[in-house]
Amino acid sequence: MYREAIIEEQSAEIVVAEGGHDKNSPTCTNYLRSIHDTLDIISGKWKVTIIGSLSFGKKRFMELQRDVEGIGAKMLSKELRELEINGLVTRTVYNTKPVTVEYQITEYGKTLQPIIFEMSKWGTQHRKRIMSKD
Amino acid sequence: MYREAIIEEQSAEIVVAEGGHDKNSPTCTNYLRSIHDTLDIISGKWKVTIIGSLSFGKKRFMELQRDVEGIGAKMLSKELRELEINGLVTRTVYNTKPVTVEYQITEYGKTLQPIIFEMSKWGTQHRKRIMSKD
DNA sequence: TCATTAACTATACAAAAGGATACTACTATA
DNA sequence: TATAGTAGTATCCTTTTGTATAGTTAATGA
Repeated sequence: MYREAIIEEQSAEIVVAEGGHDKNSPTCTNYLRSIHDTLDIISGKWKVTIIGSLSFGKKRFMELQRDVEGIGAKMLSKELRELEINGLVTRTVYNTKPVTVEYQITEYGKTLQPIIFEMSKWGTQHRKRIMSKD
Repeated sequence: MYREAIIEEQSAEIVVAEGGHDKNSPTCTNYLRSIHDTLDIISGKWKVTIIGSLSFGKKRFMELQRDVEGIGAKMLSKELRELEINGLVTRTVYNTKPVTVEYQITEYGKTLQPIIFEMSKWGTQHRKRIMSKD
């Protein structure tokens, strides 16, 4: 059971350059470095979607493969391994026959949710825009 | 001249599954589809950083290459071309000698800023965490 | 005269990411 | 007995990404 995601207008405002003077300031450099650090962890075609899926509860390998449209078993297991190494998900093996493996998002993994939530919001709007265009 | 980015606590709260019942609900499916749509536009190693850089004001090719650490000219021009096609940046050529080319974020491109801002925030925290660990 | 800058493109190549298919071990079900 | 499901791995192949080097045009600076 889950509750619907609560969508509120975002209050964080990003105020950036209007003129062209301090474009290469330390602020800009730090901003970009932080983005780079984040991309090192979640870039690629699949990781964000996997974490997004696990935000709805723990899942097994096959459930994830069904959720993450288009991913193959090889990629899925590779991506999950990397997410585990970075402490974003946990992997639990139950010795049932056949084995059951459960993947779960960690508390640290949950700190990525604001990013993912913004991505989902943007994607929804983008789809509307594209649809109404042609 | 720019003003410092105003960082406020984010109020949007993401409430997702606690139990394990409706994990494959339409809500989850729609959420993941939207993420997928967004990734189609901004995934890869460079696009987010490029847009992040352009958020600080319009820039020329070489300025961007200096900003986006590690990118080569070929990749940069390829990525800029794709961003232009998707209506996220504009490219203006001035017939000075030698030519000047300016890249600027569009209004639509600016709608990506909340995502990028969250990424920057997370990257900053992540770096702190990694640093304090070892 | 020579080097340098700007904003690229062309070419060749290497490395990483991703995809398709087959296969494993084991059990349950038809 | 045959099939399907679970959670993958192994292998091979293609595509994408990235790197390095050279070349273009015209102007400026030493």
